[in-house]
Amino acid sequence: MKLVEIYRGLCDETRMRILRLLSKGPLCVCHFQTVLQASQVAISKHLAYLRARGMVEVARHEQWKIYRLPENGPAELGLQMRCLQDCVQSSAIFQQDLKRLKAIQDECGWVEAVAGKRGRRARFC
Amino acid sequence: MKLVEIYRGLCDETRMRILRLLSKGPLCVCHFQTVLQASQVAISKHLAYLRARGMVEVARHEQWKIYRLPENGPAELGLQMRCLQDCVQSSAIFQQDLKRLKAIQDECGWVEAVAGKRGRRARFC
DNA sequence: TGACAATATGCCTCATGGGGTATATTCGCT
DNA sequence: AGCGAATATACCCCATGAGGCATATTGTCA
Repeated sequence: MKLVEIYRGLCDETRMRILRLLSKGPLCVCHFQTVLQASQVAISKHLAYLRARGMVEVARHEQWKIYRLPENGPAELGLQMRCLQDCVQSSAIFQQDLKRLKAIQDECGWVEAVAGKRGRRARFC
Repeated sequence: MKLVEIYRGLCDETRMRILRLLSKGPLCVCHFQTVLQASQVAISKHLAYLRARGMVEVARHEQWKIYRLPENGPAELGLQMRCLQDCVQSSAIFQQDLKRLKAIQDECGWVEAVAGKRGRRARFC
């Protein structure tokens, strides 16, 4: 993966937010739809873009596709992800993303507790 | 300056090389032409792009325009420039850029010594 | 003043990519 | 087998930007 490709991955705000969220941990497509408030198509295309360039990996888990940063990605990607985190600490939009993510993850825990493993959950938890 | 703008500045290889060279110190347009082996127009346009977004500053010095990173740029730009440096240490193309830069700077010193301040130099030294 | 050097810009063409709508695919459940 | 949910993709339109050629601008020097 060339460095300039990493920057191209980061030079769209939606992708930047996706990558930033992923560096906190794996997520499924529906997480992004809710947190970023973007259409399914938009999210899916951005993930396809990143996937085609090796900037994210995908795995199926039950009915969802789970995306994450590559396990053994190049060093530059790790450096850039850390730098991204440093840069967005004070950014309002990213704070809000984290807040929304936490909200749906809490909700997940609640549904899990009530419905148990057999219940149908709204999303991957 | 928004973070995503910084990434857009970096997502072209020529601009990435320009910014990387500038984080070593100020340079004039003709330096870039020689070091990056790109056309005058291409260099000039990339510099205009960066200038319009506050990622470089320009000043006249004798017959040349000297470009540099902004004196009091935002913290994110500084962080990104440091990360860029970390990422390109091992990159062949950047090594070569540095080698070419050193070569013309040495040549500068030589011309300076022979021609003195009154002589016409090939470029800003 | 006139020529030249250094740099910038206008116009053109082409490629990339972002978003939308519609549709395909894949999986789980009944 | 058939339906619905989650996700992907094809096709469209439009904006951005990269590079080339020609030309403009600005400063220097004879």
